[in-house]
Amino acid sequence: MSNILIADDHHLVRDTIAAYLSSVDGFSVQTAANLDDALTMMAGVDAFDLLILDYNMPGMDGLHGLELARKAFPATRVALMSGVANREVANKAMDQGAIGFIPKSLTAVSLVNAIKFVLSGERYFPFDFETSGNTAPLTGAFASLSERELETLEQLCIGLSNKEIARNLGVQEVTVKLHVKNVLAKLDVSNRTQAALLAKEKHLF
Amino acid sequence: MSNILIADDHHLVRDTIAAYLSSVDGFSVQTAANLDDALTMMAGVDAFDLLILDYNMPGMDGLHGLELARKAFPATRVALMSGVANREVANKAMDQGAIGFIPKSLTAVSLVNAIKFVLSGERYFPFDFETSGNTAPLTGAFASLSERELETLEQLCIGLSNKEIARNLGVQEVTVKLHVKNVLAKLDVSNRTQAALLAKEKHLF
DNA sequence: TAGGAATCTATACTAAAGTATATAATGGCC
DNA sequence: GGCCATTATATACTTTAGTATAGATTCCTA
Repeated sequence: MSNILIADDHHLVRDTIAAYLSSVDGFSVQTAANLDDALTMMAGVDAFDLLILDYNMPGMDGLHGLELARKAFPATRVALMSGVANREVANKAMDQGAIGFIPKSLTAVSLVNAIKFVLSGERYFPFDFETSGNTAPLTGAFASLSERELETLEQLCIGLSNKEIARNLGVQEVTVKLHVKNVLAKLDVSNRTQAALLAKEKHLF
Repeated sequence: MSNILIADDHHLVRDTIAAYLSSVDGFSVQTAANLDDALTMMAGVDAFDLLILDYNMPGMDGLHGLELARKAFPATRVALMSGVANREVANKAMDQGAIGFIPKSLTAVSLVNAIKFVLSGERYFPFDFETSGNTAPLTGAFASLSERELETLEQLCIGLSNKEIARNLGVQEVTVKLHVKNVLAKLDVSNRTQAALLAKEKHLF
């Protein structure tokens, strides 16, 4: 029997999910309405195998709530659930040790599959998350880059020098410097390292 | 009972994987040594629930083999398996309709979990694929960094200049240059951008 | 056809990054 | 006490990065 604790401030959401999961063989489900309640329940007599935290919930404070839960109960698997979080948040959650990220766009069946997968010790991340929830606001900056500027940025993301980039693109070093300068201006960053980190963060290359 | 067909040209690999999977309750496993044999077997009397194709195998021709298999048997789930393919290839495979991508770096237990996940109708993709393959040998390099060098690297990962880092750490710019030089040497990279990208790739900060 | 953009190159410069060597204080270790 | 790693600073230098301005080409579009 797997003990699961679902924390979500929306009554309807947590009740319906809990009811559905309870109908699955081998799942025992409890719920909490905020992070504090969840942590209190975790500290109680029940040993939970999985804690599912809603990203937008009182006490969460973005990913800080995840960090709190992780530190308070390092041995318990914690998954983040959200209907609005973008890929950046989801990735950071995984980096911070979340065992899984559950978009609310999942079907009920897929949710159960994901939970079973996680309970078997694997880490779950929806592979097509990037395509579904596009990062509209920031893609704009990258969209303004020209063909050549994008190619230059790609080389920056490998940490190459202007000289090396010039060789790879078959142009003079001055030209590369021009492209780099334009890239920095368009992305509103102050040096090549920041440009590379930003592009990587947005998973462009 | 789930019927699985494993196609891999390495005798040892396919035999050991097949043997291990056969020991799992509910799995029936057959093997093939190349794409042609696999497709022939698919066309036979057995109905397979899952076809696992090795990326480097006679007849595969990169992702063309996957396309062939998908077109020949649209109803059968096809997963790609590889020990060398990079993330780009893996993503393209998923785009072409593969139900999963299986890196050979998976543990046997994780492989079974992944297969069960896939057989339940989900798509499997190792979320930490980019980093999972080469973490071990390089963690050592980071371990050799001193306290101050680590702090310096952390600042590099935000894209700060030496001057800014000096201010943040409360030291002179020359000192920062010293630390940066040592970091570059210890990580065996040639500039600060590469150092930042490497650290980020290993999820250090 | 005129204008705009994207591309490439050139010259020239300032600022920052990276290397090298030397000196010095601290604290742990044998 | 002597050894060693770490941290810190100074001076001096070369290389790379980044900015600025100007001129030229191509291609596409109003």
